[in-house]
Amino acid sequence: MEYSINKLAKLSGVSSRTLRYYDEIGLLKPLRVSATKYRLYGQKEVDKLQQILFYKELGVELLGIKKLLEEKEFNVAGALKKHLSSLEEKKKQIEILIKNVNKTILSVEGDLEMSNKEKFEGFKKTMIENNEKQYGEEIRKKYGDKAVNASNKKIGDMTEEQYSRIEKLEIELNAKLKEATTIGDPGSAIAQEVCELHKQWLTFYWPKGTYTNEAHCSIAQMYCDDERFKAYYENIAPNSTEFLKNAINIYCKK
Amino acid sequence: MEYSINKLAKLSGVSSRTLRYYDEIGLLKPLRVSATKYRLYGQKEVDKLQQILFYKELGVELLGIKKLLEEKEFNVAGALKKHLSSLEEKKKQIEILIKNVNKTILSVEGDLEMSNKEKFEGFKKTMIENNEKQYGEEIRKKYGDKAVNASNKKIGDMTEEQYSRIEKLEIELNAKLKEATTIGDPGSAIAQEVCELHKQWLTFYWPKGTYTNEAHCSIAQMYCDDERFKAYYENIAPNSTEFLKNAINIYCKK
DNA sequence: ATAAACTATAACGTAACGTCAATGTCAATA
DNA sequence: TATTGACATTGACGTTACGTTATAGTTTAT
Repeated sequence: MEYSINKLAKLSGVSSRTLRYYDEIGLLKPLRVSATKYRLYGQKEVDKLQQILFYKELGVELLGIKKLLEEKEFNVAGALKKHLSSLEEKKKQIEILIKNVNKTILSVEGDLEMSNKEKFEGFKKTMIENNEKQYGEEIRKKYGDKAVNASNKKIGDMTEEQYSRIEKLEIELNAKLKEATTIGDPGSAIAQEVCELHKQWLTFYWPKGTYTNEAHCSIAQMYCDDERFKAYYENIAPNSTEFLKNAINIYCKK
Repeated sequence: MEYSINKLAKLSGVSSRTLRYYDEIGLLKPLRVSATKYRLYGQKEVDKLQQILFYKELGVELLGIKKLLEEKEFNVAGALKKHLSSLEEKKKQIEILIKNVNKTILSVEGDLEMSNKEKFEGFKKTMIENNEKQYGEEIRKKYGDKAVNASNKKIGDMTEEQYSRIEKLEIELNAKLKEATTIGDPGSAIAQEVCELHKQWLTFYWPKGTYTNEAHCSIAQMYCDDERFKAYYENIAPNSTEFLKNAINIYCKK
């Protein structure tokens, strides 16, 4: 029995376009083509299509399916296991998204100055990335992987309450930084108060026991070097990045 | 402060291509463009980009983000909830995939005539779909949603052991159907035995108490009418679809 | 003035088809 | 037999969110 393209399509539940595409990419060639270029499929092709659809249902990509079917003994189980772990990865990702969307819904419904919160979220992300990128290696060496992961987790898992506490801290910090910057003396009482607040803010994010004067100074330097942080602080007051660095240098040497 | 495209890109961590694309689709337009066509972004744009990236992290599509930001009050929470349920749908899908891939790995490692099993899997799917499409409405009316869902669930949740039992049943059924078809008398003892096996096979898939002689007859008719089923039976023996229908008609009227 | 660095538009590529459009073929009917 | 309707073909664009060249104009630094 030979099947025309539409017969096979109906039989298998896919479209004829799909069959043409599978032909095109060499995944499923017809048994033969007529003199008038019509595709004709046989029983073997029907069976192969079944296999293809089976793997497709498992979420394997067409290229992967092709390999699975071509290389008869090329470790099907191994390939499926790799596929499995990529599925599990995706699942984790989605779970994280679900968690975050849920949080966001809560905060939207609470309607609490969403946009401020969002900015903070964005900045928080920058923090995590930066914390990791700039200090990750260093800290990992000193304190091991656990500390770094704990820190990142800590940031990611912050509760709403903690958000608002740190948000308040940040608002105060920013307001005073602005004031201190306009006054202009990095050694002034208010500038040093800013440094104290900044220390609190930092220690909130960092793993226990990792705060040192040197780390504080180098963070301040980093603020000046990294455009993302700079953009954040320049937004508070012009030149406040530089000013903060100077103040912190004084603060840490006292 | 105005930002060039690359400044903004570095500041926000996306590529300049991305910013051009966002401009193109109207998601984020620059504050102004210079006489020489250079894009220039202001603080407002920086903030908006933050928002965009925030939603993007939540897995919202760009078009969705656009709507969220454009329609200031167009029910952000509602949109996010819709997004949430689509995420949860995806998660369920992936969980199903994971389950099936796991099963498949088991059976591949057990190396038990995989291809037969696969064919069955494919056919099983056809069963579910068809059961639903052809009889779903009817059965739902008679027995309510619960029965249908229970039936589908039953099929989806079959254990390995159950698979092998039904596989054996099916092999016997097919072998006898082939024999009976070549003999040719739908009233013969072997043909009627085939009907009995077929009934067992059917009742395995159908919800308790739904089997009737009429349903059995109409299933047989459906086999003749539906190309997918026909292809399956014709593969066993030519004309066996028709033969089976005739035999079942006799069987049910005895 | 010239090179280096930056910016612009345009166009193709990605995965797996859906959806036309223009054209050719087959079986059955008037 | 000519026509009609169903079915087939290739070709090409659209989908998502950009990455990646390629080519050409602009700004900045030396």
